[in-house]
Amino acid sequence: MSKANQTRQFIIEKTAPIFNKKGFAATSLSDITEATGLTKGSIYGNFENKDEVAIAVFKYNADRLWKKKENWITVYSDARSQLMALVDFYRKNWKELFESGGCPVMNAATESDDIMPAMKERVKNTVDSWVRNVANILEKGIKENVFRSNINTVEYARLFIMTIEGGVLLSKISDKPDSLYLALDRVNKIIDDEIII
Amino acid sequence: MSKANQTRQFIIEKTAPIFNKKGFAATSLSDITEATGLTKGSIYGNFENKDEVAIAVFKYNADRLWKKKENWITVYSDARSQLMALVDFYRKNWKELFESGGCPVMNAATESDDIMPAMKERVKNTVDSWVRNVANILEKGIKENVFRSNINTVEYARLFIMTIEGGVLLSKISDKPDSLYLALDRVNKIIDDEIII
DNA sequence: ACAAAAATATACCGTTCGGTATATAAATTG
DNA sequence: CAATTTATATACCGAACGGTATATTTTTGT
Repeated sequence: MSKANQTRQFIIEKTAPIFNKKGFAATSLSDITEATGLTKGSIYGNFENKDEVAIAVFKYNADRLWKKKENWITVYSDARSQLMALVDFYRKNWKELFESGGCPVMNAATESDDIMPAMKERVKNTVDSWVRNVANILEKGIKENVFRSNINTVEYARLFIMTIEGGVLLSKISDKPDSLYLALDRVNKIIDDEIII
Repeated sequence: MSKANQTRQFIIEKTAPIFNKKGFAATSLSDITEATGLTKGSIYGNFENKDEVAIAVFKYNADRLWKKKENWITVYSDARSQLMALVDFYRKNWKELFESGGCPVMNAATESDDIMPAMKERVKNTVDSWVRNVANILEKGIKENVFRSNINTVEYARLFIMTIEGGVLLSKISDKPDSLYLALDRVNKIIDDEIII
């Protein structure tokens, strides 16, 4: 990796939690220079403008969460265990997620929705790939003859994700994991009652 | 109502959709003066600062949604119809909700979470009263002998609200009501399978 | 109708905003 | 190691920010 790319990455990593906590509009160039120890000149040598930093940061935050989740579930090779592990991932890692400012997809979605079309598009794609990923696990399970074959995999994938997101939202508001746990319990129940043969 | 209070209300109503769409940080004093046709002097004659406007606007947005919902469900007097109407409310009014910038609770929650403690507290109280309200309907149904008596009313209330919020989030991201409908279908299913006797 | 009080407009404040031209320093390449 | 390219720092820009003191207008109570 070239020096420029290293610095670029350095800027992203250092400002990632700030953007996720304060939001895009409330994060200033001063926040960025302060967090990195760099000057404006350096920031603008590596990024076109603040928008580009914000989008790169969102990508980084979403990617990081995604990879963590992947690492968590790919210790298993069968679909059933992977699906269970997915739910378990949130149950075990909510604290870290909350401390870093919450779900980057939810944060970016609510803020970008009406003011940053480029960001919104990226959020949409991220959600789509999350849904696609969960749906793939469900389809894998069908092939493995452990999940019912007549389920709408995409709809269940969406249902799981939005239930979890709703739980994350309410838990962040109350500062207690209860709601998230309730959401995860519900997802588990749906898996037991409607997915697993 | 005194002239001052009228103006105060006027400012709130005119800026309500702006704050809900752009968010607190991205809404400027210029946005406020432009939307109202008033000057800064007038704004600051009626509010202490921008924070106070934002909080009043959130209160207004949440109140408005609440009252609309109340009007929608109180055409019925029995708990069963009221609960069904609550779900129906979102099914019929999502478009207007989306056009005004989405769920004010979700918007305010994600933005205020790490930067506006006063707002966050208000959001928390709003969610609590929403949950309390749904729980009351459930308890009413139990008394009317149409809902099962062994259910945890607060937990089901929370479950319904967070499922709907998750649906709203995903639907706003995709610009399509599908996810919200899916969430509402799920809430209906839970009502049928687990609440109604 | 008139005086007192309240609300609104005007004109301004210092600060911070995102952004940039240019100089300096550091890394890469022949 | 020298030449050149690349990255970073410095110093600055105009604009917009939130906010305020004061003048003017409009309501309000008598």
